[in-house]
Amino acid sequence: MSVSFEQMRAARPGVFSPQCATRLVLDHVMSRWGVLVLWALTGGTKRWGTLRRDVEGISEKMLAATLRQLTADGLVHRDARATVPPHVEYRLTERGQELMALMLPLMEWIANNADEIATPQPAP
Amino acid sequence: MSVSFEQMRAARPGVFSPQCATRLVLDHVMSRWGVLVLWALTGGTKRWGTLRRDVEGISEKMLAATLRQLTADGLVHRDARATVPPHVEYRLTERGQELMALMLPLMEWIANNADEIATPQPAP
DNA sequence: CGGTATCCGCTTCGATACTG
DNA sequence: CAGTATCGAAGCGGATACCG
Repeated sequence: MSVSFEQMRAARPGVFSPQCATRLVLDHVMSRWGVLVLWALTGGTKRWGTLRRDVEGISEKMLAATLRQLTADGLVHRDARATVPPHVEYRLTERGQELMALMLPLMEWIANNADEIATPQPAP
Repeated sequence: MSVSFEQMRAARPGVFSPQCATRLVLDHVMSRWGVLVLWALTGGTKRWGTLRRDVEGISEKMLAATLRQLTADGLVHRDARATVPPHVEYRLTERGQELMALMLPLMEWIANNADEIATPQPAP
């Protein structure tokens, strides 16, 4: 099963410690909206408005925060042209594409298995 | 790059809609603690106490909640023996192993690239 | 040992309104 | 068009105490 938890921990003690960078990146990349924004960008370069529509349910605030975070992480590139009206494009960096190449099969599996997993909401 | 966002959306309209099961599963599997617990279980069958130690920083409440969720999702199997003191084991189900087989390469990439990504905390 | 129950702060988030 | 500002509401998550 590739490199398991124990093997990873043996090779790199502390990868799991709460202060480790791995945790930070996990929180950004695997966050509620992070995945969805990254996923949307696998469709190629997109503008703010398109992302807002593609990532259904995201608020402007969260889209802004997520994009800022992912841009700071070097996973997304922001291209702003000083025109009126403004024209801003977002796309995956090379690093972002590396990441998504690994993430996409996972998303595909989830999309295919979601219905069988789908925990019915416990009645309140 | 495998199946992109647009291709997926074309093939299955609504996979992204907020009510879709895909979203639910994403929230469980890609949650802060979900990933880490699943990751820890790639090391094989483990007991509560071991998980508590392996997933550094998790509280008892969140470990319980996460395990209950993942068990309900059919990704983790709970094996309780009615002995004194109690002996409870957790392990990945077959479905869970399928998932983690796809997730591990991703985790490995993140662990390897975390330091370069690692956004320095913005000064307050 | 392996949990559940309760309380509660503190972040997160969404809605709305506003700006360059 | 592409955001920022502000403000409540919700819920995430930790600490503590207790149970089988």
